[in-house]
Amino acid sequence: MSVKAPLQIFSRLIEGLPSKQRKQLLNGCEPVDLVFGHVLHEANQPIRHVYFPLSGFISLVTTLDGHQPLEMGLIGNEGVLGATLALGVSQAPMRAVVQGSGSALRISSQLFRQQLLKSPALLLTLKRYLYVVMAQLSQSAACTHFHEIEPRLARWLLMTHDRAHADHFHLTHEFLADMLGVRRSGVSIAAALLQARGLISYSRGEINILDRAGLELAACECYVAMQADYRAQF
Amino acid sequence: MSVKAPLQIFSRLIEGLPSKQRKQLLNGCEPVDLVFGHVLHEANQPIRHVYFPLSGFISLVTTLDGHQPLEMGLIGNEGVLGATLALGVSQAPMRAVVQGSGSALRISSQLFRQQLLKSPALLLTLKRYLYVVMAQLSQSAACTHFHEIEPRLARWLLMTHDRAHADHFHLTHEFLADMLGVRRSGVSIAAALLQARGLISYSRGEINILDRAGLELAACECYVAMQADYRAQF
DNA sequence: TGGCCTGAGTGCCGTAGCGCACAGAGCGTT
DNA sequence: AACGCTCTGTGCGCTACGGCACTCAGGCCA
Repeated sequence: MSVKAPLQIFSRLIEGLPSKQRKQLLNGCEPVDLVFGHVLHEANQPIRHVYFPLSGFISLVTTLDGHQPLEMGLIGNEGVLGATLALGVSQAPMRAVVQGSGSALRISSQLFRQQLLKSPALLLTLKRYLYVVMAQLSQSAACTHFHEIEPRLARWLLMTHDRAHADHFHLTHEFLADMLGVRRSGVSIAAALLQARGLISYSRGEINILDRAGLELAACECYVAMQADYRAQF
Repeated sequence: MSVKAPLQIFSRLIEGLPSKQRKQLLNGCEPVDLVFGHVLHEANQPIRHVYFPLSGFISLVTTLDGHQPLEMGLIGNEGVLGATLALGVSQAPMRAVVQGSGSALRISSQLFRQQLLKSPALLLTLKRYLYVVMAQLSQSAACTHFHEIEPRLARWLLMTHDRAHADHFHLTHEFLADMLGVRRSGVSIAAALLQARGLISYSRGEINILDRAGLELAACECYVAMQADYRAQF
């Protein structure tokens, strides 16, 4: 087996900064592992660290009384967890759970606030990202309400695929059901349909993306819309 | 009939500013009528004016392909339309429609941006308000997904009641159905139940709130949660 | 008085998705 | 080899809600 260069992993938001401000920010950061299931922020609780995912991804979920949690957003290396600090609010609006193991850079809220004051480019980036998150929140709310399980599942797999940087990842139906806010068996049925069409394959929680283009056709238009929201800003 | 002092009408966000900054802001503002049905912002289009509702209220809606619009938020004199300018983004994330006639103060985007630079208190207020909007977006997304029509209708009537500053307002079932993202007859049934319980009365689009406390009991907990989100910031 | 429009009540049928429960399959452990 | 756990397939009854269509009532205008 040949020796390969390590996979180029980075945070898109950080890469976009001018080098001086980027270095300053990176000085305050430390690498951490994102471990599946870890809760990084709790809703309405103080934010201790800001996370820039590199290879893992984080899910923003809202919980309502006796219901299962419902996913409102997904953060990978294209985003950042804790952007609300740029609003001067040090509370988290939603629970944040690691949903795909990997790594991230993290920085304490305090240091991050200082960086925001020092780095206008960072502040601008954060503000734009917040706008994207808002747009995505509303899109995903409407999607959750109107669209059916199968296209939503397809969209969700695509979003995960984008952030996992791999064609294969671990996800049980049970877990997917929570993310989509539906019944587990509903996911089983939708997933079976996608598999029958040759778009994905899965077994015991191991999911493979077989036909990405096909998945995009199977997904609702929300996937494209949310991508456009992001691209309009970055 | 005795001569009465005019109803004290104001914008809570503006009132909260230090008097100097408030005056500066008001200098740039002009009073306008909010006319039912007028579209003030179109999704993904440039924001021309920022609106501080005084007596009317504005609805933020998302539209998805062939579906009816779905309401994501409601702005009355406790808020402002166009807060995303504080993020440096001059696009509107959603369509904004006048949903209760009344009046507002409005200011051009350009002047508003200048005020944001000059008035740190204004900027802070806007940022906090943005945080509240984000929190409410996620809450209302989960509510729309999990809760049933009747409690959602009750919540919606309460929110409108708060912003209308009156026990009576004009709203057809058809219109309510759009806001809630459900069928018109679904609203008819839910409304009939609320009326039967003596909480409201309505006839040909004229709705009266009869028992506010009772409505609060009939509403889902999202009403209280969203109020708490606001109060935590203001 | 009659026509007309809008708003609301009602019914019928179709269906997506829920809650639940059970069965089978793959895989690790002892 | 046997057990048990986790993950998935499947079925059943139920309900909320969608789509549709028809009716009726109140108010406006001619």
